[in-house]
Amino acid sequence: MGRAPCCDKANVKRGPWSPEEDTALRSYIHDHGFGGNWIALPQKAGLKRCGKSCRLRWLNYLRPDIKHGSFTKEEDDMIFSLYNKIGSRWSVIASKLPGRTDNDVKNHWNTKLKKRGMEGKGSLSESYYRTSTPLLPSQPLIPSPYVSSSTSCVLTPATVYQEFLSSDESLDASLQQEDHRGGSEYGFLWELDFGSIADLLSSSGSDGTLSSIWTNDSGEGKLGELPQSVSYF
DNA sequence: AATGAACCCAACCGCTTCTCC
DNA sequence: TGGAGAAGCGGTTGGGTTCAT
Repeated sequence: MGRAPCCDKANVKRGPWSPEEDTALRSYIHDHGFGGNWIALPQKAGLKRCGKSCRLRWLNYLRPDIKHGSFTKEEDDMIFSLYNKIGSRWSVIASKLPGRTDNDVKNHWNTKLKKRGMEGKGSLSESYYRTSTPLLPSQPLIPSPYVSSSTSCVLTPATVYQEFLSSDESLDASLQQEDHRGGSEYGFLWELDFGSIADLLSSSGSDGTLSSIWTNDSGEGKLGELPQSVSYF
């Protein structure tokens, strides 16, 4: 017994969208929004399409903020770097690339970047990604350089963030955090306040690496205690 | 010019997650 | 709290286009 289909396939049109259908969908959403219900939209908009198909067409092609055209080197670098960190989380990766959709990024990876990576012709090596700063915010919310309040040591959120990126434990830790919080966003660690991590590193008398504060004496993670209100992306 | 291979990307499929009652 | 339906997501497919021979 399979899942019930989302629509009556015998009565919906499939395949490429015509300009008339695009116009109908675009004008309906412009006038009414999608109303929180994609399933009901086709009928209201006079379209013989499945709601899922309408949603996909709008999100991947018709949205006014979609960026069409080829990917820039900076975008490629970003995709490579994020893929190395989180794998094929296309929606997460796409969210870091304004105007790009998950489908866009996925297609671009499968047709170009993956091949380059397998051939070792990626624009940058993995080691480069671990020492470069492609993911750092252009305008950090925390003043940089960040001066620890407890020591004279100067640690910037950027340097802490680099330590985070180069830590083999980063993904394991994010999963632990995910379990602890019951959240669904694998990448929420990116919203950690790296300035506070820098402060923790300085005040803990650690050796200055992220792994040194990853767990405390009782084996519990300390990172969860830190503020997580700062979004860097 | 013809044709087969390779490439590209829009669209579909079906599973998972979320939301609401 | 559990179930149903909707939305979100990633993998895959199919057809159009471009390239090579």
